[in-house]
Amino acid sequence: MFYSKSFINTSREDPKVAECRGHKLLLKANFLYMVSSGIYSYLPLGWRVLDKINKIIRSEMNLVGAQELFMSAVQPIDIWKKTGRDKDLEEVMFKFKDRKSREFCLGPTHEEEITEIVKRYISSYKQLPFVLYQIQTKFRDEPRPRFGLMRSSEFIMKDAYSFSLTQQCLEDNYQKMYKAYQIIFDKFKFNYFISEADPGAMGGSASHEFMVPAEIGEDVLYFCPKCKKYYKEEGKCLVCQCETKSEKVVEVGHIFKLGTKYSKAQGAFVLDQQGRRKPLIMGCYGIGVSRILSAVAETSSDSKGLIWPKTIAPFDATLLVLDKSQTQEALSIEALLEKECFSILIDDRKSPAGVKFNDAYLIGNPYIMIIGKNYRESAKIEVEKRETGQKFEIAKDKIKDFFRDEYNIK
RNA sequence: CGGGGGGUAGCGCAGUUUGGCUAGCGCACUUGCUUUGGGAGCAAGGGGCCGUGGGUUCAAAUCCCACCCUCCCGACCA
Repeated sequence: MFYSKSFINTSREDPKVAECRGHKLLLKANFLYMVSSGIYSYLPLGWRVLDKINKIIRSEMNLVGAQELFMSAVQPIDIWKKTGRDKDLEEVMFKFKDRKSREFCLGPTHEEEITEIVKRYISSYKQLPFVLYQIQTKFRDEPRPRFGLMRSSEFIMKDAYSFSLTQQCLEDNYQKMYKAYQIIFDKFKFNYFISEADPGAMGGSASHEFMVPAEIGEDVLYFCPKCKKYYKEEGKCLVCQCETKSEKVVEVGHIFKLGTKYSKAQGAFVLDQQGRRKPLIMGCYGIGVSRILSAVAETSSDSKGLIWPKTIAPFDATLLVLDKSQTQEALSIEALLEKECFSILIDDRKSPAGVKFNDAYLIGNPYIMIIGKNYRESAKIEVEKRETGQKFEIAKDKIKDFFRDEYNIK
């Protein structure tokens, strides 16, 4: 991809509308466009990151046997009346009427709708268990949207729902999801931890939150610096009796054992082996997809710009062409690497070198390659690792191996 | 919803206190020449309903009233 032909429009100045670090960088580096407070469009760079996040989530969900579907964003209020959550979520629902005066909302979440779908088709224990999931936009009219994508009125979420006959089967699904979540969050390369949480208005018996420490976190937990354990209440560490320190955290995932709250309220029953009518036992499992984008931006940057982990970077490398006569050479290097599935942003713009370096750092692809004067003399590509600043000189015919090594591809 | 900042060119800002004549600066943009490995130089250009609506005045970006948008703190946060 040529930078000169791309829709990447970085800004030299810090954006005025942003205060926190990650939000500033995402706007400045042109990953996001702010439509309104708490409402954002994803520009090509941001969308590439989101796409990679989604692919990681999809692949792990599919591995544990969850099936993807895609529900409507527009939902009739009637289904919310069945569970009484039309009242619980009244404040945050975007509501409207259609031409026939029927009331609708833009879905703030999808428990009610998935339950409606499932009950229509499921009537026997033989059809259980299963897990359905989607990656979709949710709408919540937040009293105060904040920190860019961190708390926004329109955001992307992966929500999965499990349906089973027995409590034991719910436990099994819950454990599977719990493990899948660990694998997923490991891939995003941030320091997360898992905390037992209050199910709140979601209902159910238990839940776990996946938390990432960050300055702009809206929750506070207490952690022991020695044992690295987190507690909900301020108090001495239960293991070593040290004083705990408060830490702000961001919730990026939350899994719930819902039980039968929705199935009973909405009439989602099946017959068991004995022909008895049983409510479906449900679990739900959420990941804040767009929130992950901002959580990574917030926690992974330096004074020069963003630093994306390899797994979700918009491109694997930015290739700076500092000598115009080498553009063909750049294309040939890109071709070599694309054959190995590495994506390259070739900065072929006529701008001064400084502009290119600064944009490469700002955008934060994991590697910066340079071909210019030195390349003509030595036939070696300079490679800088964004995260560590380490520099390498790699011959063109070795560049493929260099990347395969760096990405641990055998 | 309470408190506090702010809204002037695509972006970032000055000007508002003390009203005044064609509303400025930097970046970006267009054209030409030069430069070419770390946010280039010279020259010539284009781009504004000064957030919106009322009011005061000979005259309003500037004063008064109302509203809207936005950022931060708080309340709220399935």
